[in-house]
Amino acid sequence: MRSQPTILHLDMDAFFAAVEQASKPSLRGKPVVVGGLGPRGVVSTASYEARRFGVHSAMPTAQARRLCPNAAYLGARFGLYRAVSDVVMELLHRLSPLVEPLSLDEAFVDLEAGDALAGSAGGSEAAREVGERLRRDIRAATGLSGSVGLAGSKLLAKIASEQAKPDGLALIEPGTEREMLAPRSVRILPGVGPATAETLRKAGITTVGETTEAGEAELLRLLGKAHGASVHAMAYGIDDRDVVAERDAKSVSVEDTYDVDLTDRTRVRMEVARLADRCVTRLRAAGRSGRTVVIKVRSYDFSTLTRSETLRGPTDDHGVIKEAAQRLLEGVDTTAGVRLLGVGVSGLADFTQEDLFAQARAARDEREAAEAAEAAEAARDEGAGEGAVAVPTAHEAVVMPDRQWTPGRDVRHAEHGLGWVQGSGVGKVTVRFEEPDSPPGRVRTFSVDDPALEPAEPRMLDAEVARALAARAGAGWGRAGGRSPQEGLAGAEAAALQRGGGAPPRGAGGSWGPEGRGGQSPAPAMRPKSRSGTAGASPPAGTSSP
DNA sequence: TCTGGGGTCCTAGGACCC
DNA sequence: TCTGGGGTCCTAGGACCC
Repeated sequence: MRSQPTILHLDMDAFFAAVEQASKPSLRGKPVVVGGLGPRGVVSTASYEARRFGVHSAMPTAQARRLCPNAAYLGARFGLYRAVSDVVMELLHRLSPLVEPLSLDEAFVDLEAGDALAGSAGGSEAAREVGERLRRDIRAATGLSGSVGLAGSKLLAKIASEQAKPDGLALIEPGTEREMLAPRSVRILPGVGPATAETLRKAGITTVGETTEAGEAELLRLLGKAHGASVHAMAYGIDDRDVVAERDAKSVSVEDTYDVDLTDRTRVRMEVARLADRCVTRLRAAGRSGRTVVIKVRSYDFSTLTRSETLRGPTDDHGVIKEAAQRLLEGVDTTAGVRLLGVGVSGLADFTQEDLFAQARAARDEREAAEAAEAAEAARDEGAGEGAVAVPTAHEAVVMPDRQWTPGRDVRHAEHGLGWVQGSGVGKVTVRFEEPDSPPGRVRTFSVDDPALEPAEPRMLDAEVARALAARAGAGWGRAGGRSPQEGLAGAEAAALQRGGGAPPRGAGGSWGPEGRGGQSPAPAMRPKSRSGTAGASPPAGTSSP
């Protein structure tokens, strides 16, 4: 708790949707929904125009389509969002070295640790000026709006930015938090979700004020030790958590929901193997290894179970982790059908256990790769009958150009130039030909296998931003930020953001648009470690009652 | 046309050890 | 061979967040 509002929380407004609008002139001012486009997709972000129709995050996309049939429904392009996020985070670092990213579009900044307030007494007006200048800088650099909250703690800064949305700034004057919080719903407290709110409601508690009146003993009884204590502290506006810059990821996981429930055991085994591979690839890209392997199985009825196994030591070996995942699967009955499978690794370490069998391992890896390819072939042949989507083998993925015309994707036509996929179906793909700083463009329709049409790298925003992104990529800024080469692609992406810039080769690891089965994204490149935390969600620790 | 994907933290019981 | 008891590890599940 500080006596001056020197903790800043930035939350970008409808981030994914706003990036899409910035890159697609015809969508500005229109309802845009970014999310999963398959039959089981959910909404990631809805633009404010779409929210007016009742569309919101986590809503099934099918439901969103009913509420707002005229919105543009686009697949997520995480590579692009990450590139834009990097620009925003860089602006935050100019305020202070102490920046704690919570996600691509959200971060805390400790202004006391930087010199943004230097020369001022660090009072409210100075903090407000810093916040407003930041918002202007973000708009200038990205064309996007962000909301800023300023307060003497993370808790209040986050509540303030929520209050400020959209496109605003709010400052909670230290000393006024209790009266500000008292009449509000308990749901504004981070960590109080539907379940906690319901428990409290049954006890007659719906506002923050009623929470303080209930007393700590009652809250501990209702919510348990840790949660009860944290809710009690937060209700008084007490939060002593520091802004923490670097956080190592504690687990890595990968999961897929299938458009159609899987019943065939062979297919289930094959999917688990694929997921294990993807998981390990990301683990290795992050330079980590792990000890505990966990699989996740969600059944047709949405019931979910996990099974885990802890190895003798940490590993980043594809074969070892795949075998563990397969072993765990053998103990799970999947005959009724599964809608989701996942594989994860936790107990992460920065090193790999040295072992004497590296060669044997490598040989086995190769053998298994061959087996997996074979299994994939078999499953494809088999899956064709049940309406399953073909799974490309690794070989095909490299050799064949990606010709999946997911809505939102950038494309290039030999004759008509640059545009993006507006929709596709029945052998046709509709493209709108426009660029971030062109006027809204025209729509044309082609055959999906029109040789003149090809995927293109994402484009966004004006030339100045593109230059900034490219320059930084060239200077290796991303790497300094903790990004390993494998995590890469920000550089290639940024370069491609330059208008007229040549498209970089589409190589392994490219992740610039949703693709693959069911409109899901490919395994996204690893985020920098500092991006992996959700510290904002954790309740304040070590607090005491007033 | 029900319900993504990537995470974090907490709880609780049993095993095991001293 | 009648119960202690604390600490740590492992496993499974659940709430929550973006």
